[in-house]
Amino acid sequence: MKITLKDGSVIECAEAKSVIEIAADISEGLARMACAGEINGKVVDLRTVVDEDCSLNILTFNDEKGKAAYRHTASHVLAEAVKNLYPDAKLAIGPSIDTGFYYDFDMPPLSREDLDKIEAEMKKIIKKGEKITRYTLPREEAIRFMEEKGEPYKVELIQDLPEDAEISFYDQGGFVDLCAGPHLMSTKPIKAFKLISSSGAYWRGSEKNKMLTRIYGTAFTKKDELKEYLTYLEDIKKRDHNKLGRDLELFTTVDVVGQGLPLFMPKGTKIIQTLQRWIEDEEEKRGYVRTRTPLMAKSDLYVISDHWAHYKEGMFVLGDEEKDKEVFALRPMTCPFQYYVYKATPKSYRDLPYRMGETSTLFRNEDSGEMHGLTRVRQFTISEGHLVLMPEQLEEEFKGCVDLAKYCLTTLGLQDDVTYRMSKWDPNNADHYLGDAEMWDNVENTMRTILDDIGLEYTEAAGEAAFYGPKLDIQAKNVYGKEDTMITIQIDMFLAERFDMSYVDRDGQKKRPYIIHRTSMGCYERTLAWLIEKYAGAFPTWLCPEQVRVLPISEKYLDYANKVNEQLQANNILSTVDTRSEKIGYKIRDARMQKIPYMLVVGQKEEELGVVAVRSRFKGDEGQKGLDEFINDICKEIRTKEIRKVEVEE
RNA sequence: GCCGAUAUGGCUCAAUUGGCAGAGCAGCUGAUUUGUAAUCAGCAGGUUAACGGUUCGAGUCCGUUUAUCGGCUCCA
Repeated sequence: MKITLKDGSVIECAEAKSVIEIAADISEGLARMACAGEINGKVVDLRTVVDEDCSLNILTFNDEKGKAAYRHTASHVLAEAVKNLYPDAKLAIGPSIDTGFYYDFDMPPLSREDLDKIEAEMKKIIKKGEKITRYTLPREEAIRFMEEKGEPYKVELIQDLPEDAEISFYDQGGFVDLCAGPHLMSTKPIKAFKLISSSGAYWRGSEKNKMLTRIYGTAFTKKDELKEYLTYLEDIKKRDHNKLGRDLELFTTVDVVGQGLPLFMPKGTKIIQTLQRWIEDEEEKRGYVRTRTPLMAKSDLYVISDHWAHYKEGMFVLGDEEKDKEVFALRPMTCPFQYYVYKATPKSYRDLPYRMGETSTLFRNEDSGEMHGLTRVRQFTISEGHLVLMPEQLEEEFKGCVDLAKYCLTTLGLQDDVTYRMSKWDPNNADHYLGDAEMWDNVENTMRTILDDIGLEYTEAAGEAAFYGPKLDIQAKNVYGKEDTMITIQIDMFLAERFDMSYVDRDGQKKRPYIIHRTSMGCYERTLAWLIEKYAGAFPTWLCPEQVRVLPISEKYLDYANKVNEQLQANNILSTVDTRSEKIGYKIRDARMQKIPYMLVVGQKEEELGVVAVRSRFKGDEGQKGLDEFINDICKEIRTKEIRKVEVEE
């Protein structure tokens, strides 16, 4: 048989051989590094026997899938160590993840000291370097085997496997675990690992199930790589918006105010104001009208919109339904309010598309454990909008929304940090959605056509749609790799009917419009968090709450410094003077730590010449400059919302 | 909501078995008048997250509450 390798070379084999044997034929080194195989694009175990022509790729730790196998084996070592130290612990699941691996156990919670002990036990196991073997069992036998071992979770897993599934086990020197694999040939290659943390996790992710104890760890082939990763974990903490945003005095929280309710301080507020003015103006340029609608409404409104039936748990309800005649609730979304703005006057086809924008504050009663910094809060403000349109305008208007979203991302310098996701309905769960399969297929196809037409790269995700239509979600990851939706554009085929919205068409007939729900820049809180982490607090100049600080060498030059400052402010530049009687080095240090982009040092020389000595985070800007010239440059930078590369280490 | 950790001036952290709450930075005042990342001195700042309990005595021990952080999606 012929085996084609990744580099195109072909190996001739007379007899069937396992992947690891083939790797050994190629080179001993490769066999040592092999973590898994890939046959015709499918990941397989190293023990898989190749008996026909195929393309074969030997995966090592440098391949994502190989890395996963390596870390999966590490998770089995963890499981063995836990069973050695805590024989009563029950095994649940233990996969590899992006950053390492975890294993869930039914056992009491663990402390850091416990994790250290488990780590030591893992080292012992690895030192023994037991060979790992794989075998399969018929279903009934597999269940009996796990019952005998006293592993109820494994039994449940086997029972849930499809009838025809192959049920495999891996044995490492007597410790046996149910596992699909693939795995390394022995525990020996696990060179550098660390148990990161432990926490609670529900069995199968459902809060209705028992809370298990999860241990997170990571593993690398080299000690240096592990060390580098652990240092990286420390470093990203410095970019964490939740820490940096507080340090830079952008926001704070107060326990008596409550969870998920951040207070924006003057600097954070300034940034949000800058964003808001920018985006509101931009929307108006693109034909939006603005609305300003109530933050609360009677329950009657939410009954019509169906939120009362489906989303009451997520709302802040004011009053007691039993006692009070009228019950109010803070709004969790803007849709119905803007619909009534649309309905307030009769609309003709000439009025469409009718694009409404609102800087809209919303309230959602998130579970207490879900709150996080600025990314998951109970009150937030979004660049909300609804477009009411004729069906034939859908394509163009949808494209316009994508264009606006992209413009926002690009202006903020975030365009390369996002992924696009088409969120579809789930046909197997049709009860959750309005309409039928034909309507959904129809509108999803329309969206797909539009996205392909724009040339957008996107993934498709079933079951992520809104109940009224599919969405284009623009996703971003935070410094810890956790993903959130930043911007969303949704097609709604149903709510116009629900709210009896209409327009009079050319033929004089009343017709149902389509609606697009969308955000342009998304949620201000979340976007600010994202910007803090992206720029590590050193924002583009146009977004900085303090753009220039004038630093007089001594009090003698205070008058000149004030004059400079006044001129800057007269040009709408956010500028201050450091009037303290400190040495210049001290003032520079302070301004640098506050991430102020430009420092203007003024002393005798500058006053005499009527210039300023510029110091900035951008190279090439240093040195003396005429004040007019500086003002000219920075005004241009602000006006064009330039994102300059920071060259001087902050 | 659930599991775990944490909570001492604005920030970073001390405080021995339960025995007088302390330091550095930031702030304020004064001196200094400074040329590109920290001048010197002094002052002020705390009901130790809140409430309750044990005790002669609680930052420390116990209980309740609140807040902050990590996790509860990535299916043997």
